[in-house]
Amino acid sequence: MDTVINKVDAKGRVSLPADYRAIVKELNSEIVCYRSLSAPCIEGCVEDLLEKLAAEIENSTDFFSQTQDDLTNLIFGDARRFTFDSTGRIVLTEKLLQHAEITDTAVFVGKGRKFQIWNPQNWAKEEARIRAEVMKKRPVLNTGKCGGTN
Amino acid sequence: MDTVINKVDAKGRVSLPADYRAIVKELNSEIVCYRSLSAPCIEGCVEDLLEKLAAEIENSTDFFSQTQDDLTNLIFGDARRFTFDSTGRIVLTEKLLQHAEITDTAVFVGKGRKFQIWNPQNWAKEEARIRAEVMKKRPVLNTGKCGGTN
DNA sequence: TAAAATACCATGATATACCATAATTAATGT
DNA sequence: ACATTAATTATGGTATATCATGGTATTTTA
Repeated sequence: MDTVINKVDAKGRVSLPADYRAIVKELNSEIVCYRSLSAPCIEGCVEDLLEKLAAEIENSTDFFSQTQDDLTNLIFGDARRFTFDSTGRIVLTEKLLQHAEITDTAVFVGKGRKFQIWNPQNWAKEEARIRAEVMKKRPVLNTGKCGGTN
Repeated sequence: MDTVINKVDAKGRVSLPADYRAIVKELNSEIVCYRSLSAPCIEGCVEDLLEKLAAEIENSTDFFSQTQDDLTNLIFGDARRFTFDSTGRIVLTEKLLQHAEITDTAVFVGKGRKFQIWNPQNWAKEEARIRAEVMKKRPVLNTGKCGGTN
């Protein structure tokens, strides 16, 4: 999954990248989106992944624990299923768009089993930050034979 | 899933969100509501879940404890079935509305297998509280696959 | 029989599904 | 390797269906 940039129209409609659609179709599941907890972006995944997470929460905490209550509220309260129409678009809600500061353009970033949707400028900054972070943590690579320029 | 905000009229009528109705219809079951034990809100679920809930209470608290009896009594004493009319509305009782401090607007908050109905302002505060709380406890979450920092 | 609760009807708003065109990517042949 | 064609994908616009909500009629019950 690479990063693709798509337009968002006045109604919040965006084309879900074809690659993503293919996966969703194959699993014949549905997309779920929610506000990321860690960044100003929308996060999405396939529905069953969310259910697994819920199951994990239920198993890892006491049924009546405050934490479990909080987590289920946060996750299921925020998340929503998004079905795409015959042309492959979903309509993002105002809440999600605001959280990600998206107006007319959005960047889809693959993240393994999930993906994120960013405001292009914010993503550019974030990507730069990540690059810097990686370089700092792995100075070894710069001298080695493997990841170099050649 | 999701949070939707609906109006409550003078008679206590509220539209049960369409998604919820779809589920109830599919399971051809009915909605049960009761005063939440942990927060100033109304809690609801599909009828058969309430029985499972009772079982979970028995498992998660000491079998001989008074607490368990109290919990089951509280919930079952309070719970009531709510059928929705042809337009998809239920009428909430005065008791429930007062407990949740709801007058003319209500927020439905998805909670996985259950849902909650809140006074909008109270929910806003609660959501803020939860987000803050979760951020504090973040390390625990990072082991999961969906919703972590990454 | 009066009051309350419930079921039904009608309308406006909103969101969804569909169609048509533009742009991009992939494929083909020269 | 390039140009041309074909196929897929993205986007703008419009029609349709669904949903929420105010109001009214009918049933229940006290």
